[in-house]
This record gives sequence, structure tokens and C-alpha cells, in this order.
Amino acid sequence: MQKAHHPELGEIALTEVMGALSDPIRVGLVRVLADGRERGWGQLRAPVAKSTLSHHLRVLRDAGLTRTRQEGTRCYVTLRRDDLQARFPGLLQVVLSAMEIDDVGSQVGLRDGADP
Amino acid sequence: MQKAHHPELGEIALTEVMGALSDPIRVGLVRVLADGRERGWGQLRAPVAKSTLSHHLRVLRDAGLTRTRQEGTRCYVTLRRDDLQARFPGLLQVVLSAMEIDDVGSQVGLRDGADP
DNA sequence: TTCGATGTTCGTGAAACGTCGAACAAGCTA
DNA sequence: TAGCTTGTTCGACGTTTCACGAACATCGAA
Repeated sequence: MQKAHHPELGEIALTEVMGALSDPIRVGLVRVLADGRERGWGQLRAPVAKSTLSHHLRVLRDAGLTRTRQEGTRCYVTLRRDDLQARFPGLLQVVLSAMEIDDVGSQVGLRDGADP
Repeated sequence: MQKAHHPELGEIALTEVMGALSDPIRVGLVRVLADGRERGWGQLRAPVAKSTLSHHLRVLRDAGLTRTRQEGTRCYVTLRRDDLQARFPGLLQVVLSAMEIDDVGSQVGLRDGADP
């Protein structure tokens, strides 16, 4: 496990963000993280193999949507709300609303036992 | 040339919209159409072969972002601003702003002679 | 009717994507 | 030390995407 790359604020590209949000699993992950709380990798529940989940989290990270922090063998993920707001004002908010409207990504959630 | 399929308002899917906006050429096309005016196919200028341009316009159409109208052998394209606003309020506006910020899609424009 | 202009469709190829299981690396724990 | 847990990485596979030129269909003009 090596240190993950996170794009700087100014490096966040719109087309990458859009591409990252073009997959239901990833949209679901963003929805789960939408409340701004940090979540452990293990708390995330998605109907894919763990290698696939790792891949999707990487895409989100590379696009600048999330930040991953490592602690021992565990990882914690957060949505980069402030950075996104600074880079593309209003985008995240509106996209989160759109996710609700379309109810996309609802197959992703938190493992039982995670606090709401 | 057969009649193109346009998704209904309620059929417009967020992930498809996002996917459609994950390509610089298509973002550029949306920017060109952002003022709400109808544009002829021939007015559009993009650094790709015409078959490729046709492909991109199809992706935009299938995603519900644009509407294509046929008149004789010519096609006219418009952005479905009202439909998008109804389906995902605020999304288009915010994305258009983000396009400006990132200056993505500026390689696409109008052919000389088209009124601003 | 013949010609030219206009887009779409087809065939192709290269690249990217989503998915999986297996293998791996790194750090706790016993 | 050995073993377990956690997540990443590595092929492999099939699908999708983007790109092009060529062929085609359709309509208007000559």
C-alpha cells in the first residue's frame, strides 16, 4: 500500500469529476459520504468485489472528489466538500440533489453497525 | 437518416448526463449551445471528423441534453434547458459555470459566419 | 434525372472501463 | 515468529468508448 495521490485544488478537472460521477456505484459512494463524515473503508457496503470497490474509490480520489487517509492498515475516506465548493461552486450541492431525485446509487450503503 | 430518439423528461438519467459531460468535445458543444439558440449542424466546428461529431451529438441526444430537429437534409440542435431544469434543478447552470472556470471544451466553436 | 451537400451508419482498431479472483504488502495481534 | 486483517495491485476478460474513412440515404438544386 503506497501513499495515494490526491490532485491539488486547481488540478481538479471538470471532465474527470463528471466521469467519476457517471457510474452508479461511485455515485452511491458519494451519497454515503455526503454528510461530510469520515467513513472507514470497511464501513462501506457495495455489491462488488473488494478489488472493484478499491478501483472505484481510486477513481473518486484521482478525480479529486474524495480524500483517503491511512491509519495503520485501515483507510478512511471523506468527501472533499470544501475543495469542491472552492473549485466549482455549487456543483456538489446540485449534484447531490440530483442523485436524490434520480435515486441513483442506492445500492451502496453502510455496513450494519455504522452510526447513521 | 432515421428519426432520432430523445429520452422523455423522466427518463433522463443522472449517470448518463454525467457520462455525456465527461468528454471535452461534448462539453464544448454544450457550451456553444448554452445561450439557448438553435444551431445548425454545419455551424458547429470541432476538431474531429464528421462521423465523430455525429457520434458525440448522438451521445448528447441520448443522454437527454440536446434535441435534434431535422429539416430537409439539415439538422438543428438545441440544448434542452427547460427539460434539464425541470429534471435536475440548477444542474445545468452550475455545470455551465464550472465549464467556464475550467475552460474546458474551448476547442469547440462556431464556424466563421455564424452570428454570435 | 443527375449532381452535390448533408448527416448517419458501418467496419475497424486502439484505448479505456468495470469486473473478478489471486497474489501481494503492510501492519496489528497472539 | 506466525498468523490474521486490510486494502492495493496484477493479470485476465468482455464491454464500451472514441476515432477515422468509406459507404450510404436523403433531400435540394441544376
